[in-house]
Amino acid sequence: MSGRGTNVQHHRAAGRPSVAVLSRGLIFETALRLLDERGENGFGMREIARALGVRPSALYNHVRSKEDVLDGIRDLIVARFDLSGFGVLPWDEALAQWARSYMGSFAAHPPTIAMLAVQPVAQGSRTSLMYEAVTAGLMDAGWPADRVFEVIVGLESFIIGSAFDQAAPQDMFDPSDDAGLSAMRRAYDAREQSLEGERPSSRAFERGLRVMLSGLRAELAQLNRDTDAD
Amino acid sequence: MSGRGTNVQHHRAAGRPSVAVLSRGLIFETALRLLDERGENGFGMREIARALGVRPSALYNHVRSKEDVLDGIRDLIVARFDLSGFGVLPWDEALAQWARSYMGSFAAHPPTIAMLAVQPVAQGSRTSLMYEAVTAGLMDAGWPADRVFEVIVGLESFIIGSAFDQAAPQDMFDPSDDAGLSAMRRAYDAREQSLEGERPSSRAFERGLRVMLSGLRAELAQLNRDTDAD
DNA sequence: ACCTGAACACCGTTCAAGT
DNA sequence: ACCTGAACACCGTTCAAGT
Repeated sequence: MSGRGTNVQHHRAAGRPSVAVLSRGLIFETALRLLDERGENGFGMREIARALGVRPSALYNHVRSKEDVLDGIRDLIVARFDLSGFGVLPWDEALAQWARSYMGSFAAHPPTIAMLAVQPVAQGSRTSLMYEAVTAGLMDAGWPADRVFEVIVGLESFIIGSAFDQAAPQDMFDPSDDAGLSAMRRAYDAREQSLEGERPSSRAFERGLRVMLSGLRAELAQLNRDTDAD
Repeated sequence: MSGRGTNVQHHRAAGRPSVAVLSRGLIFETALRLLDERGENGFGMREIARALGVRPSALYNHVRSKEDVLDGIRDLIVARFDLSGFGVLPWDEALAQWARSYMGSFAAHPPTIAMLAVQPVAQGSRTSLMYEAVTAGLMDAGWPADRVFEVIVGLESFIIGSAFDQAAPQDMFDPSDDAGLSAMRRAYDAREQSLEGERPSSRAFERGLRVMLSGLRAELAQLNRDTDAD
């Protein structure tokens, strides 16, 4: 009961411990785990500290603020994005891989989406390196420099919105017993029958992704024709 | 200084006032205004109360919680969505009108997007009536009942993601002085030149919308061909 | 340098007391 | 029914004191 397990704390005396108990990495990983387990509420500096067997104020020796912690969490998630296709596969396949891993990584941590989608990208973060890789990949594939961000932003909007949708309550469209919602009732029942256990939101994502990529292919081809004509 | 203006409070005596000072509508409108003016922080029950010349606890005679206030705010925003095209214009034009007004209404109140995108739709809200109108419009136009939600969800994902993007800091992609981000530097400068004052995010939205709608038109045409063939 | 302990300035919400 | 006033149970963050 009073062993030396990593998570056993009891009363540690005040004053600097012989070996540091905390680190930025440890704080970020603990914070992400708590966010997943307990959701956006029940996640806070005090909870992180408790999970680490430490007083809240100890965290501030390693992080500047709660926002700093959120930046760290985002980098943990962004680290899982699949950038391996750029420069290897055709640009549209590389983009599709990136999009799927992007959406999936956020959807795997539902409470993070809303918190991180609004947060500006921190200087020198892994997130900025991710954008650099995607930008370079598209430009190498022939996308004009003044259009790349437009392409990324458009696709990213869809990705983030889709991650939201994945995180939303599954019965978002359930008209339940509201008699005024007859069209929704019909659509809800029809979808129920045709789904056969498939997740409706992943269907919508794959279809939207297909549509956007084919639109982008057509646009790039058009841009190349215009350039050749000059 | 101590006149009878609507916002002058001084010390109102405790006890029920002769005419009610508050109402749900008044609370929602004040809350939305504060959210716009001061952002997500600096928005709270205490601030709403102060703006209304009332003590925080007085609000709880009209609303159940802060979440209840957020539901009310969402309905104020959803009320501005343009549903007028459904049943009048061709379905794709009606959908485009809806999409633009949806995106614009949220983008006009940046701090609300993250807060409202994750919140489940309250029963009997204006929001559920909005979905009913869109669902009915698409089914009347020939979309099969088991596909309508898919179409709505896909487009809505893009809309919400775009609203986020509009709300994001304008220089999201600014590589500033990071020497490692050379591709972003090139893309950033090139875009700067070609923009001529236009907002980059609205460009990306219009292009994405065009792409998604043309994809949907193609799909509906295909569905109709399949049906005819049977 | 890195922890504890106490404090500060906040929150949302409840509830008795007043009219 | 609908307000005030006081209180409760929380937050994130700061900072002196300790090793």
